[in-house]
Amino acid sequence: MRLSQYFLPTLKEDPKEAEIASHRFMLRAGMIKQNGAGIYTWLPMGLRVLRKIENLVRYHQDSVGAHECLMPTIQSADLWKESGRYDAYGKEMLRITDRHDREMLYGPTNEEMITDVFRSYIKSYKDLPKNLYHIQWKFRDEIRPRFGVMRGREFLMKDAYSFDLTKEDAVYSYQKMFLAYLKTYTSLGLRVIPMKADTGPIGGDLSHEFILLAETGESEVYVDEKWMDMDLSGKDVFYKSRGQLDKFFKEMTSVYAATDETHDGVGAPANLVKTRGIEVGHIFYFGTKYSESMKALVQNKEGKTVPVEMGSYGIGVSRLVGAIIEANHDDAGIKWPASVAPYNVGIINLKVSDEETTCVCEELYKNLQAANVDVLYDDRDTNAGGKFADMDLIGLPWQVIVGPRGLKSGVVELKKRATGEKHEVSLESVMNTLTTDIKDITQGF
RNA sequence: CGGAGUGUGGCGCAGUCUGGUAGCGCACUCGCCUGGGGGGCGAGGGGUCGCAAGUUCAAGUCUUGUCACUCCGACCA
Repeated sequence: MRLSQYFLPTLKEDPKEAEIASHRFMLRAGMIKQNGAGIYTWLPMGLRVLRKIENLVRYHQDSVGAHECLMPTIQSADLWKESGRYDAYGKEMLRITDRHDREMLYGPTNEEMITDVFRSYIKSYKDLPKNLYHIQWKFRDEIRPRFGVMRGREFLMKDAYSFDLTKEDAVYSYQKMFLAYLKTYTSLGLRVIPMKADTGPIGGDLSHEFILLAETGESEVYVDEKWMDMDLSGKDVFYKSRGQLDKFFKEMTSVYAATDETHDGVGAPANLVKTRGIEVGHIFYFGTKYSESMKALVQNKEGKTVPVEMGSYGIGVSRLVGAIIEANHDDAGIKWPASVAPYNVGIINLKVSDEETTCVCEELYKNLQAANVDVLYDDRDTNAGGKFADMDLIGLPWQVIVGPRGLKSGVVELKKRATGEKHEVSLESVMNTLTTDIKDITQGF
C-alpha cells in the first residue's frame, strides 16, 4: 500500500481523552475514531489488526474442533425470560423495542441463543460432543467505559459454547479450549497466564481467566515466579490425546496464579510476584444452568432424557488490540508482534524528488509485494522527520529507510522496530532478510 | 449512580473572574526554498464559542435548563 493513497490519519499530538498508552496510540496511529462513550469506528489500519487477531483466534478454535457460526446482535427478550436472566441482567443490557413494541435487546452474550440453537436440532447423545462458536459484536452498557477499546461498550468477542453428555466429557471440552487459548495467545506474541477465577453469578466450579501481564493492567494479580520462564505455548500437546491433554492441564493449573478476587495467600508459594494484568479471555464450565431452564435435553444410552453439560469460552478480540499494545510499545509508539502487525514492512522514501531514491523504493516495493510481503510504502512528498515519527508510531516490525546518502554507497538502512537496531545493508540482502523473516512468521502458528 | 471536571476552526489550547472587534500553536490551501528524526519564508481559507431559554443597548463571558464527553469510585471481557 502506498501511503500517499491510503487513509491513515495520524495525529501529532496526544488526544486529551486518552489516558493509557494503547488508547493514545490507537488514536494517534489512525486506527480508531471515537464515536461515543465506549463506541469506536475502526479505521483501515486498526481494522487490519483486528482482522489478523480475529483470524488467529478462529484458526485455533477450528484446530480443536469447534465450529463457527454467526448469531445475530439483536435478540428477542423471550429467550432471556426463559433463562431468567432478563430480569437478572440489569442496566448493562441495552433494551430496545421494535415497531410492534416487542421487547428486544442488543446481545451482551449468547448463552441463551446458542442453547436455543442447540436444542432445536440435537436430541441424542450420539450427536455429542459439540462446540459452536462465533465472533460477533456485543454491547454492554457499562457504567463507565474507559481505556479505549479495552473497555468499550461495543466490543468484538469470540464466544464458544460446548455441549457434552457428562461432566467428565465437559471437562475434556474445557481442557481442549484451555489448550486452544494458550496456543492462540502464543501465536499473538503474548505471554498470557491462566488463573483460577471466581465463577461469580454464572456459577459452576471450573473457570479460568487468561491474564496478560502488563503494568497498566486493570487488576492486581499474584503469580508464582515460575511462570516467568515457563513454556506456555502448549505446542507439543495434541488435543485428541486425552491423557496428554489432562497432564498438560494439571501442570498448567498447579502453579500458583490468582487474581485479586481469588488470592487469599493460602497455598501461595514463597517466590510470589505481585503484578498487574489485563484479562484477555475467560472460560467457564457451568454444567446444566441453561440446559435445565431452557430444556436443552438429550437422550442418553439408557433412553433417559438429561440436560446437556455446557461450558462457555470467551476471548475479547477488540480488547486484545489494546492489550497487545499495552504489552508492546515505547514512547514513540507501537511495536507490533509480527503475527498481528497491519503490515510486515514499511518503506521510507526520504527524498521523493530524488530520482534514484524513488526508483529504488519503487523497485523494492514491487519486489516485496511479489514476494508476498505486506508492505506499506511511505511515498509522500514531505520531510523525513514526519515519516520517521509516523513509522515508529504505527509500529510495523521492519522499516527500510531509503535515501540519497546511503544510495551513494549502495546501501539502505534496515531498522527493526522492536529493538531499534539499525543496519546498513545492500539492496539484495534486504530482500533476503525480509522474505525469510516473513516466512518464519507465517509458519509460526 | 455518587464525586470532580471539560465543551471556543480538523487537533491541542488562551479568552469567561471584571459583558463591548473571536485569538494562538499545529494541521489545511497556494508559491518558493529545504530534504536523514515532526524544516523555513511569504500569501490564504476555515469558528452561529455544545444546545435552548433568559438578563442586557450589547453575551464566548452573567442566570436557568439541557445534552455530550473525560477523570476518580462502585461494576465489568
